[in-house]
Amino acid sequence: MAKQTITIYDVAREAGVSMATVSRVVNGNPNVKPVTRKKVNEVIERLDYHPNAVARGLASKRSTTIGVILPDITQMFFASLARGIDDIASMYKYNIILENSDEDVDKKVEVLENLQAKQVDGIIYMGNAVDDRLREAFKAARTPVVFAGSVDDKNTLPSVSIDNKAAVYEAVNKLIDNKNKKIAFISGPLSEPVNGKFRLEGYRLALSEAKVDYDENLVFETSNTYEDGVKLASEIASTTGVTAAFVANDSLAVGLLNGLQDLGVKVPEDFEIISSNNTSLTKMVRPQISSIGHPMYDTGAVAMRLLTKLMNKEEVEERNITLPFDMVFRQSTK
Amino acid sequence: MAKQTITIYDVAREAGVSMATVSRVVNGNPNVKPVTRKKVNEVIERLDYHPNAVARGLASKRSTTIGVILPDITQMFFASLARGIDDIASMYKYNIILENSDEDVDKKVEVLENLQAKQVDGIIYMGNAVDDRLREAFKAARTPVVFAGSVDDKNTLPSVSIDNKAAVYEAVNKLIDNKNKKIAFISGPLSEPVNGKFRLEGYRLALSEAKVDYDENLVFETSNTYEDGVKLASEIASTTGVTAAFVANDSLAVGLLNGLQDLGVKVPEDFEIISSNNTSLTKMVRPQISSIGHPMYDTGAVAMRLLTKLMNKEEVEERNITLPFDMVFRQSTK
DNA sequence: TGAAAATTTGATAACGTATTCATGGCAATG
DNA sequence: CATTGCCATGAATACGTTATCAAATTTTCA
Repeated sequence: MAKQTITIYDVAREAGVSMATVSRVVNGNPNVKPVTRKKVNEVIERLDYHPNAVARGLASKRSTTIGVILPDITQMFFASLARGIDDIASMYKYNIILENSDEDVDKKVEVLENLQAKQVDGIIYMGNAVDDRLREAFKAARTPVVFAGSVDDKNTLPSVSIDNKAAVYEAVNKLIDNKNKKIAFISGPLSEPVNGKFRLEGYRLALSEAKVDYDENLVFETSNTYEDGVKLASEIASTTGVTAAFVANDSLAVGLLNGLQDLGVKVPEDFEIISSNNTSLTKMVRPQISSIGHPMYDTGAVAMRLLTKLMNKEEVEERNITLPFDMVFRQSTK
Repeated sequence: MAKQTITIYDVAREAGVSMATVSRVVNGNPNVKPVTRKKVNEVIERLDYHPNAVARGLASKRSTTIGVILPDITQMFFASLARGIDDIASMYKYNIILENSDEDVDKKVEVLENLQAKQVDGIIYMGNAVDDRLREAFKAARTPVVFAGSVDDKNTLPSVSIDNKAAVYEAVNKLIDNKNKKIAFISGPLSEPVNGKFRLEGYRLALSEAKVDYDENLVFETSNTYEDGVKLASEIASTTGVTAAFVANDSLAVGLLNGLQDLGVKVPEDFEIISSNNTSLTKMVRPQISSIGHPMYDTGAVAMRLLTKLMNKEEVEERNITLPFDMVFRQSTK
């Protein structure tokens, strides 16, 4: 009963054909007479033959596996993207190798080499900071790479994301419309282009259009965690005149919200908040948080679809895809 | 400049040794003279040689890849487990292929076959319902399988989890101590052993020890979503006499909490809640929710460690590992 | 110093598939 | 009926490694 691995060769023998023919049947090659195809398929069924994907990969140089590099799968934003990726990937019969990078450059490069060794057919990269070393490694890679949820600010690589500048611009405009004079910008590391470049640009644009001077004391750089949001609350509360904030991450926003409320600040009466991403968190807290609706699942799905095209060497009309976002207003804004 | 793949053969030629020796160096085989090792390593460095993992897998029949099957990566519970798994996996140089099963039996079986074809060295299974067909497939698999976060109720497969019965027993005891007479049991599908068997047993044990009759009208079966928690609130509120609930999932508990509060029910004054898992959600809502502290990350990590042992055919003292849990009391209980 | 033992090394055969190229058969064509 | 051309098939090889076993080299020790 020792499960002897049965190979294409066994099938060939049983069916009285050559292994080449079996291979053709398995791969759906049309050049095989219906009769033989049927015969081979019966044997395959009877022997319960399953092609060995590793041998296949070696022979064909394609692994039907793609690599997904992300900072941390426990962050809802990335998990949602990953889910979108996986659904489309399995639709196209690809598997996903997941790698948590913790936004650590050395780890990213290591992980990338690892993925290459495993002969992945393509890579989806999520994360914000793109170090030059990594960018070079991506370019040198024999395999296509797609950015999901962020763009390479040098814009040299395919990507799928929303227009973060426009989104923040809208959000801040809303806060301006609500008569807020001093509006804080709160985000993770400004070294990450999505924060330090795109979002901040949207923020500044909205301010300047409203003839409000940009004040860098209103820009708060922190991490994306709930805890840091809570901590930040007292600092925000003691900054005179600030009555609203754009917060670049939902967890962070929830932390700030709770922290402020614990200090007796009333939201939205005394302070308005708009966050980014519109994860389920925004609906779970009270007051519910207004947020930029980021199509997370779709971003992953579209990125994966784009990757299939690139892997297939199809012509692609646009390598940098911008998905629409929407604004979801809830109780944290007036 | 066309990146010609360089093989072990190139290295051998350059270094003036046989490919066997190069292979030995690469794999850290001690039977190679330090001088040759040095020479080979220099060539490897110079040519920037990277072993092809696929060819390696074919020759050695080991892929240094493991499969992870889980219901849905966007659920925090599973994401946390996955993170623990991945960290230990990469510590042992394994990669992870992720598969979302959506708790669909057909999909699970398909996914399992897929993983086998890819020659994974081991599998970690998360999820609650274990269908007979799947169990048989697991047993027939040539590769070890470890359950993480749940146990096969037939107890035939290795697993890592907490003692859910004891945990719920403690939770319900707390509610009993707080003078609650009618305590609801709210969970996802009772067909899943973790709910219908272990947790329910803990609930019933606590009740019977307190000489409280078991009332099946107090057992609510739903899904694990926030939305269903909200919906359930009115039903709970209209069930006369119920003043507390054990809720098997944090999202569900948050939904219930918000739903009840929207109906004017005061928590914990009028109604007490203890949830399970103690994910970050429990701290983000107000009042914060008391919860069973489930060591999610550790469960994943330990499961992966156990799997490495099994893959390595090491002797394992205990195939069914029970991790300790703790009770975290917050404002949703008196 | 010489033989035996231990250590290093190399040649070669798997691993299980895809692919190329040659060939045989058969239908269509004149 | 002979010829052309196409379709279906098979033989052989490549993919890049690991693993086995024998050969070569070095070390040990009497």
